[in-house]
Amino acid sequence: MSRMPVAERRAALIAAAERVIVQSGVGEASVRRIVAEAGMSLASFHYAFESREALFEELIGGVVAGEQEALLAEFVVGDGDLRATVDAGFARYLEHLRGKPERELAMLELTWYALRTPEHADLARRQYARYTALAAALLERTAAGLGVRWAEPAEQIAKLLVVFTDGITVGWLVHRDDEAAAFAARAAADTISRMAEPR
Amino acid sequence: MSRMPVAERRAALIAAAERVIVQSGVGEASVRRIVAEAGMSLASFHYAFESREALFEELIGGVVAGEQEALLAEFVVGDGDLRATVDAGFARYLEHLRGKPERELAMLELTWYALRTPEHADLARRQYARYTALAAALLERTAAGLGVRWAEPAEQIAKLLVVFTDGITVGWLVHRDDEAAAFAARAAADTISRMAEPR
DNA sequence: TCCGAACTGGGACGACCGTCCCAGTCTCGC
DNA sequence: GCGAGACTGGGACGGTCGTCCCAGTTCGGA
Repeated sequence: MSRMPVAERRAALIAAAERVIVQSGVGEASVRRIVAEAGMSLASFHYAFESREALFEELIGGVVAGEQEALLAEFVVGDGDLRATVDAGFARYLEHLRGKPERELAMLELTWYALRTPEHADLARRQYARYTALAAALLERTAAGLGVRWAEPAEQIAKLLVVFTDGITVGWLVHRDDEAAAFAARAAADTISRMAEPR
Repeated sequence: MSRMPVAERRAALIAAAERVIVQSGVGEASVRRIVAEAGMSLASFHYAFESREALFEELIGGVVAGEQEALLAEFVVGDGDLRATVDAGFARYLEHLRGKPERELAMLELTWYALRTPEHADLARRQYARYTALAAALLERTAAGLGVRWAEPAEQIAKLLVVFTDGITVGWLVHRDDEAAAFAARAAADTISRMAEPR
């Protein structure tokens, strides 16, 4: 492996680790497996990171940010009514999920991993705080675009949105049943859109 | 360790494995750790089970059955209206979750473990089919007790119930926010109870 | 009572793990 | 051009892993 500044190497290792986790799971993401994926030597790893844990810590934070960006770019406020807009949002997420199921599988796996490690438990919390913030931003944008306002605190509805999304994700990952997922998504959209009132 | 017929030993090992997984996660459930928990010697394990995988296969099926029974026993059809009954059902589940959070985390972890192992993927599906059947039974019983009927196929609503429950579980496990979980539970109960019509 | 089968504990195997060390190589500023 | 420091590759450490073997012990049926 040619020379490479530390920052770049760290990024490359994190990306490699992410690929390994998405493909084969957290349990398979050993240091050796990660450096093999990155095409580096074993020693390079501990030159860039103090420990395996240190990489995981950065990984969890960073990976969510990427996820966030990808999802945020896809969503647009439609021109129909609120119900149809939220419905379309869920449909778009389902499409994303169907396209990269291993990725969402890995995201949840990382959550379990973080929850199991006491010193990383707040990493999971931060991970979800990001999701919630993303959801809140989407809700705000949607409400503003359609001239309505939320009857409940936006943060609470945002958390609800995340909860619904998680449930739908878990369900689909297990059953791979598009129809059931769409049904759940419609029900969730119905519930959420009912929480707005005209401004 | 004294003598013990194979069947009994298998059961003891599965129980020990379950305790280890609940306490420390699937990743920590090595053969050595399990036999230590069971108070046996290492060789006894491979006398009772062909491999570690073989134990996990039995474990996943059995553990869900226990979970099922525990939850089923708790639920009762109240004498209020449907909305209140479903709400109370969720509240009861939340109580159960608050009481044994590691257990529900372990359930999700086991599902993910099964999903990651191609030859066990249908174990996860069967696990969730049981959940769905349990949910369907609860819904039927509730509807019968309150003199209403479901406007959608019971199976579909049952799946929705599982989806909501999963989402709420994940959310609470991450945030440990009782209020947010209760809010989500109320929203879910609202959605589901809206799917019934008088008979 | 004794014999064969069921069952036990201890130890060993090769493989993989995370981490570390160190001699060498390259690159940059002077 | 050269020295110092950034960076590399290979190999080694102690530890845990799943699995297996085997010499013993214990028990039920003859």
